[in-house]
Amino acid sequence: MLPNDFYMQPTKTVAEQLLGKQLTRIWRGKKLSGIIVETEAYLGLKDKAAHAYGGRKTERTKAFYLPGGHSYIYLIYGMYHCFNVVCGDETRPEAVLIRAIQPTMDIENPTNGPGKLCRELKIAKPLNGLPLNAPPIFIEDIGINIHKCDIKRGPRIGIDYAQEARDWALRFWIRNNAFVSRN
DNA sequence: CCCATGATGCCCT
DNA sequence: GGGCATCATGGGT
Repeated sequence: MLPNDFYMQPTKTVAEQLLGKQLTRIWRGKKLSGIIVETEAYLGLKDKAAHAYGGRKTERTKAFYLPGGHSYIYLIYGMYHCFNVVCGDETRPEAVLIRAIQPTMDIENPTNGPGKLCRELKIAKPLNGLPLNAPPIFIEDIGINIHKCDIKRGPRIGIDYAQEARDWALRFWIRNNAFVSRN
């Protein structure tokens, strides 16, 4: 498992360092696993694309304010879920969206998008706010090292409404990886 | 290739 | 009531 300190680094760093880590969901006795290949950082207070922008705290965004290393999961477009890793402490409501994984175990369908990977890993509201260091969902370092030169970055997807934050290069992905949502 | 649209439910002002 | 951190599909160029 990743130590708690890992999630207390600057959120951009966490987003980069999560590339190559393994996400595992235990479901009906099976291990559903994949390597994280694409992420996006969301920087609460100053980031107009983030649900916690300006410190907004509602029933939905509560988990955003948990200590780093917990999940933040929400429903989008009435039919998909998005899975985030909370970073920092309650004074720094930030998170990393997991946008794509490369399947390693017991996954049959594509996971090259935030909605699709949640569908495949059976990630939904009941897992919201859980720590990510124990079943039923956890992230671990399995010894894959991604070279700095193999990490690409660019603007985030689907946040054109976010004014100046629209152009911030907070999306990270592994270069030439076939399982990212887009290059 | 690009752009437009519908599905569908909840959140938030 | 408007809009959304998405996806699949269908049509035009």
